[in-house]
Amino acid sequence: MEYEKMLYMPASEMPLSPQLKPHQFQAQTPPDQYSSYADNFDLSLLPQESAPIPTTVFQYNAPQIKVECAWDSQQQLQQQPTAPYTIPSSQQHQLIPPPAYPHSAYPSPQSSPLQSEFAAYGLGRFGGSYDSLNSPSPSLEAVSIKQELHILPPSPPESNCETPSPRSSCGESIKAEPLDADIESLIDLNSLLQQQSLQSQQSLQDTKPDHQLLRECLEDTSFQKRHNLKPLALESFIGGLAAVRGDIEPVISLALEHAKREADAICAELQISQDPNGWSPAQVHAWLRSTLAQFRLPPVADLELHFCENGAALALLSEEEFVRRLPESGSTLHAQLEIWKMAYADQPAHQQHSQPPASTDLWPASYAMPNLDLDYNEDSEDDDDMEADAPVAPLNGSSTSPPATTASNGGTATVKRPNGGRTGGGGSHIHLWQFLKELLASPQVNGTAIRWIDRSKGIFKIEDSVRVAKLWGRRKNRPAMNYDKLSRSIRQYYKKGIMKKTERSQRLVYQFCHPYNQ
DNA sequence: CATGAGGAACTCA
DNA sequence: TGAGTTCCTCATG
Repeated sequence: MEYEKMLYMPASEMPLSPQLKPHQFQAQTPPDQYSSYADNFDLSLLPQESAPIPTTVFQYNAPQIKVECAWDSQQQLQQQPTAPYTIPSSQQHQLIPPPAYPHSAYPSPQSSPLQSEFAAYGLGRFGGSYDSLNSPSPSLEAVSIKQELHILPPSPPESNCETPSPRSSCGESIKAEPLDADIESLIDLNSLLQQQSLQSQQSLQDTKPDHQLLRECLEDTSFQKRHNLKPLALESFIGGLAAVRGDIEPVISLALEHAKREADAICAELQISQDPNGWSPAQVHAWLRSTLAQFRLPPVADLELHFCENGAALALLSEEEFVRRLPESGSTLHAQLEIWKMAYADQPAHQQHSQPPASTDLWPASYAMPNLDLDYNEDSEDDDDMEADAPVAPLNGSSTSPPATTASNGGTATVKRPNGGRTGGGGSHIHLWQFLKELLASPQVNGTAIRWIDRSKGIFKIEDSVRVAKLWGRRKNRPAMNYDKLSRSIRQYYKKGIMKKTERSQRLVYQFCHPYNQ
């Protein structure tokens, strides 16, 4: 994994702590590049000094404990009698490589100049949220977080894609995260963190703090190896101990809040909707130019020739298509568009606007503190949770162009939009085939759940039927959705000529019919 | 037995 | 009314 962890950085090198005062912040960042962004840092968002986040604990030399202790306590806490993941005794005191994680391959925008510089500071992926707070290109890392928060973790092994069991409650029994097995020798910070958490816990106890992406980042030990730094008992302050799980929230909140404000500003400046689906071609061009400038990418003179789509059609384009058109900046633009799509989709319907924002506060609280539906590991309560706190933004399909599309211009969808506004009208009306394409369009996020087999032929495979079904159910606010029902809907598409089984019928493999395969 | 296919009734916007 | 959703039976490997 390419991401390095600020967790292992000496406190003196920690680039950001919510405890930092503005002058501290500036003093610890390259002044010429980042100090100018400090003005954009909303200090009101910072946690109070009495409730610091875990990043500050590096200053303490807490006694080390053996990994078995934390692991045991973790197991107890998780109360997973069937948890299959154990640390071989031979590895318990060794540096264990971080687990392979399907989301490790993130789009290239992370290599934008500023972010690369941050990487040099040892921030890496986690630092992205920091980056997002302080650079003019704020959101790329935020979207990594955002996307991670937005999706469900992979189904447990039992939901094996090869053996989906639509009618069973497959995937609803065993929940254990292999990530947890990779924690090495630890520093017991529990007593310290318990103090901290007493306050933050109060305000964050209603959130769902699973943040698997951040957990993964924080648990990566490669950085420690390289710099011979003391590791931390990550599990002691993220994820594992319920008492302190909320401590990471302020970091995410900061990152997302900043991204929100950035997007607000852009919407206001460009007079465009927060919903990319509502953009006219001219607005698309304005947004593209703005984003290119934002990321200090080379301007594209004939942008109109490269992108003649409106926002809805733009949202349907794959990253590959972006890169094909703009090799240098396509990936960044696509990733940034994903941010906008997800951010807008995450808004409650009543807060979604097709028109340019009238104020700078149109982004909902759910964006700053997303409605984390990361309780996949607690499936016994999953449905309840979904009903309780995921009534979620009936998500407006971000690429929910109606089927009235034609692919007459070399694969570029021209979308018939009677009102020129958002598709779906109601904000939650997304077709299943659109949703599937949406998942397929983000392989770095959903690649473990669904992937293209043959993109040109529109053949794809549902790798994790349980997960896809859950995602679909969440999108449609149908907690009882399962693959049996989802596949029934897919089969309805056979008659409609939207999808078909492949010539050589394979399980969980479907094919989009033309022109739905774009 | 798991999965796919499809009929039929139903909900919902 | 269209697009699923839910429940069901039956076929297949």
